[in-house]
Amino acid sequence: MTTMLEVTDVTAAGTCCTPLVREPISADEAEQLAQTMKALADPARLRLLSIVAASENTEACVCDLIEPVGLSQPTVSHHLKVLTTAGFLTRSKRGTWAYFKLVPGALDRISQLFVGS
Amino acid sequence: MTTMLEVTDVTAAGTCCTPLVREPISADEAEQLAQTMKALADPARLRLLSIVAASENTEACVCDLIEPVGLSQPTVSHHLKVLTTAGFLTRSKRGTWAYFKLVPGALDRISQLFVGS
DNA sequence: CCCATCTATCGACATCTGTCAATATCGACT
DNA sequence: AGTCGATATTGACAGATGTCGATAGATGGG
Repeated sequence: MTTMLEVTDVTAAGTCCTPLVREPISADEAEQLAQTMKALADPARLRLLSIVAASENTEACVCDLIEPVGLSQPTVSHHLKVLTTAGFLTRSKRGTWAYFKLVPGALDRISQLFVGS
Repeated sequence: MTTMLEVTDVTAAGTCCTPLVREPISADEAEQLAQTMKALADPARLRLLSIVAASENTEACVCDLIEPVGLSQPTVSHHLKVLTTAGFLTRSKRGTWAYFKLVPGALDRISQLFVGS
């Protein structure tokens, strides 16, 4: 069985360079941006993102993320997937370990959206 | 009957001046920030915020917000309350009309949190 | 004083979401 | 091949969330 992978990447059209304080955003833009913001609207994901961002080379192994956030391994895996799908992290496997790395500029793009108020 | 009003204002401690890319944020900080982000993680609320921000004096009447977002009046009222509780809007009543105004700097504070990546 | 209008609250409902236990998958090493 | 360790997927479940209709509260006008 195949399922559609909902791609709501932070780099998608509409989520960049359209400060929402200038003019009303469209329904589609709002839908896309909301999807991106949902990825950031969870305490576990914010902590994971923060830990990865503060790590060496802004990269961390899953094995190093489970204990700090105090959640089960499947749950951490789930959150990392959400952050990756949203375009904030990339995944690379080295050996049996999976490393998640911050996507350069991804958070900066979010930052740009809210400037000017 | 009285109910506790959950105050998760954007100006609360921890949500300001603590870039989450520098060092891992605490569980409490993550919880507070997530609560704030949840307010922005909805297409209807993003549109409402956008419309208000783009209006004269960054202020708009509820009656002018219902039609653009295409939702029922109670739903719009609900979303405006969420945005107000989160510290993004303020409410002032003039006559029978309720005006919601953008809180200066509220979105900028969010913007600051994600700079540096 | 009654009515019309604008807004907020309540109650109900379907859907989404975060979480975990169990299990599957994948890779490395004997 | 077999085993072990790391990670992903599945299934299930409780709780949160978005939505609306009905209703209540407030405000101004006849």
